[in-house]
Amino acid sequence: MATEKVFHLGPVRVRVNAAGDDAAPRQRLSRERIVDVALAQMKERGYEAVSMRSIAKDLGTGPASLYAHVANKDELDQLLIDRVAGDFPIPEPDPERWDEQLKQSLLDMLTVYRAHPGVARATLGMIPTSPGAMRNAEGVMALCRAGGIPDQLAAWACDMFALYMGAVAIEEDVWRARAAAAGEGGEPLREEDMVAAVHDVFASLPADEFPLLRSLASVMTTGDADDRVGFAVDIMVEGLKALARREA
Amino acid sequence: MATEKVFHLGPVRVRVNAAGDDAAPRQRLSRERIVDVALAQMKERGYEAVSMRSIAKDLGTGPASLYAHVANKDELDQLLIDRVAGDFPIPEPDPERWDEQLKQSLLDMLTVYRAHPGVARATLGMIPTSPGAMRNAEGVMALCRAGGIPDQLAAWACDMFALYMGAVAIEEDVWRARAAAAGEGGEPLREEDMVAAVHDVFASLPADEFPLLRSLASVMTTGDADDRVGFAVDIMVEGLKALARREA
DNA sequence: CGATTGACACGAACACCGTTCGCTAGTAGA
DNA sequence: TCTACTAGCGAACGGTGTTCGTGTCAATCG
Repeated sequence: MATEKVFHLGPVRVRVNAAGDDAAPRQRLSRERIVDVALAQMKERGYEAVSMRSIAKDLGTGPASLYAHVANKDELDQLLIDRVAGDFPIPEPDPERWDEQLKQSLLDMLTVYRAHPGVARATLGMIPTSPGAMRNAEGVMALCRAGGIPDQLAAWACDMFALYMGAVAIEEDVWRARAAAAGEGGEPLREEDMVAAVHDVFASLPADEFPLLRSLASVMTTGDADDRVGFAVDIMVEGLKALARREA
Repeated sequence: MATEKVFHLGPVRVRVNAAGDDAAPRQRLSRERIVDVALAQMKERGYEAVSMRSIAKDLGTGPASLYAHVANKDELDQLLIDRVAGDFPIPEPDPERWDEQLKQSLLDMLTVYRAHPGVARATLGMIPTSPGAMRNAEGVMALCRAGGIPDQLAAWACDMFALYMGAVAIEEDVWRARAAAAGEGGEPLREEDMVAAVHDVFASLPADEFPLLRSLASVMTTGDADDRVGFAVDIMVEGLKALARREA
């Protein structure tokens, strides 16, 4: 981008070097830079707060400029997922402890999503065909094979795992955004306040209609996100093993 | 809403009954009607295509009128979920077959979501505190108790089930919307075409990096949505039983 | 060297979104 | 009758993703 101004004096065109303002050379746009900025913004403000305009603003340009590098917002979503999925760790399968490795692998997925708040939201309805996601799937299939899980079960489990872990991450992201929004204008909402509020909902249910939920209000609200995810991961892996035994 | 026109003649105000056009009494707005229209539009065009404006248009008014009945779009989402969750069937627990009942209950959830395309999307980040969802949770807890599942495990399983089944429904909704959008301007995209395309992705992966996925391309793409959901439901219930046995 | 072409950059504008504000009309209660 | 409240709703606000048309620059060709 030249920093020149063009003046028309009748049939004469005059170029004047307008070096007075913003003389520093403007850094060229690229997909990399767009993805960098999008990820940084999502980390800070969540998925919904990131728009083509907000990204362009941080890059010192207008939203239309982004379209020279990404076809549309969907493609940007895909690029974000690709970037993040590249961070999923892939363990070397050990047949003696493949199931523990698998559990850890699923938890690691969530850890990576947590390190990139907002990005999980972009996985909705997206076939995980990015290199990183494919590498992860290959790793899960390898772990299952090391554990003697039939291929078809392993394939379907791959699907389930990706969907569930993505859903957990999405839900956490949405909750974080809601807590931040609710806290605006005052103290940010704390997790224990939200848990207490949910507990009150359960405890206030009519006993004739909801005898279990009402009497189990504390049980329903016991356990943090890690407890629940750890439990769900246990269920999925133990369930997979049970189904494999059933088929053998 | 009176069908009158007011004319100002200097200091004089004249009311004229404008019965000539649209003389039929206008039906009063209500939450019920707003929810009805929103559900109908979502069924036809998907979640993203339904806005306050589109709903208002079908009701023969402007978007601002809706705010006399619903606080905002979030509240409308909540009302939609409430409406749909009311349809979840609640079985009478039979200790001899509680697990089959539980599986069927989960599948029934998906069936209800499928009858209301788009609505699952509104469950994202929503505490399922609507009467319908609470009734469903009570039903799940009752089934688990009939099966001797420890309360804490049952409570966490409730969470997991709701999240996973909602995620499946959302993903199906998103896919349906994508297929419809991709088919615009020509033949709608058929499922087998999409499966073939995904198969090609797997089959085209580099063999050195993705030996399993590449050789198992057919396995990865075998099975329709019901196969995969049935499998996942099996995993979750069998996994829950395995964890309960482990704790006993 | 000048002309042409392709890629990048980007302002203006389009069509849409959720929501608020201010005003009018109708109804119920004092 | 007057007052207060509720419902209805147009205009406008501040935002979204995207397209169109124009200008600039660099590379290539004649």
